[in-house]
Amino acid sequence: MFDPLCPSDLSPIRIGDKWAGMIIRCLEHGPRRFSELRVPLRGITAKVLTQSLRTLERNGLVARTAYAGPTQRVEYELTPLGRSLLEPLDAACAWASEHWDELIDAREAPSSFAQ
Amino acid sequence: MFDPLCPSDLSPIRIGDKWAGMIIRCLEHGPRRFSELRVPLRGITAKVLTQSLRTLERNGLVARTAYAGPTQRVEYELTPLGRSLLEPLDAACAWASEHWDELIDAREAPSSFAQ
DNA sequence: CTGGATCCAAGTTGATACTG
DNA sequence: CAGTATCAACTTGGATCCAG
Repeated sequence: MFDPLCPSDLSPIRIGDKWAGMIIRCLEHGPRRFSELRVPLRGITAKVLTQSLRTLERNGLVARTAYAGPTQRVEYELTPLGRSLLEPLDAACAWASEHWDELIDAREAPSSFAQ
Repeated sequence: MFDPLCPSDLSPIRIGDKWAGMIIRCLEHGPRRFSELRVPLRGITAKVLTQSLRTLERNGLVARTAYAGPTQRVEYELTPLGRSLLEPLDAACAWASEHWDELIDAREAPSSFAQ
């Protein structure tokens, strides 16, 4: 699912920390709960997800809303600023998929420094 | 000069490692020598510049040409692939300068977690 | 001039266990 | 459910010294 962004660090373009780009993608179509975010981001730990979300929040890209109730519930959603990031993010993804094969070729070619 | 890109890590958008984006900007208008690159990139050490350039070269974004002679001379220039990166890079810069104030505001505002 | 080698401080990521 | 605390591992960037 998140291959187009930072599959194996092939794309030189990065948004925030390791997971920030993917988190923003997850929030693209509306608010998501903490647990919902963990599903597509297989492998992320609670701590790291929290950390990434806190950074995004501090930078004004994501808003956090806690709902009191029998079971705790917290939702995250993109702020207008965060949503505006989708444009350059799309541009980055477009570039990556457009030059995908060139990137792979470059990696494969030892070109001048073998090994 | 390089304020628009990664001034004080304000922009969440990054190209490659810490210096890669700036190096690409330096090569935008033609080949540059190793020493020429060190001028605008105040503070970069030879090792780190070499390291960044090697990574860019390995990824097929930059080409290295060495000229034998009385004094050693090496030139770096963008490959077509590297040049194509200028588009998303411009998009990123445009976004950053457009939302500059919002980014600063977000940082300044303690909003919910003071201190 | 253009780096390579070495060492090191600092930041990042993650595994694991625990909490209101 | 939504985190926090702690510790370990890895990665980065840089300082310094040295070399073709």
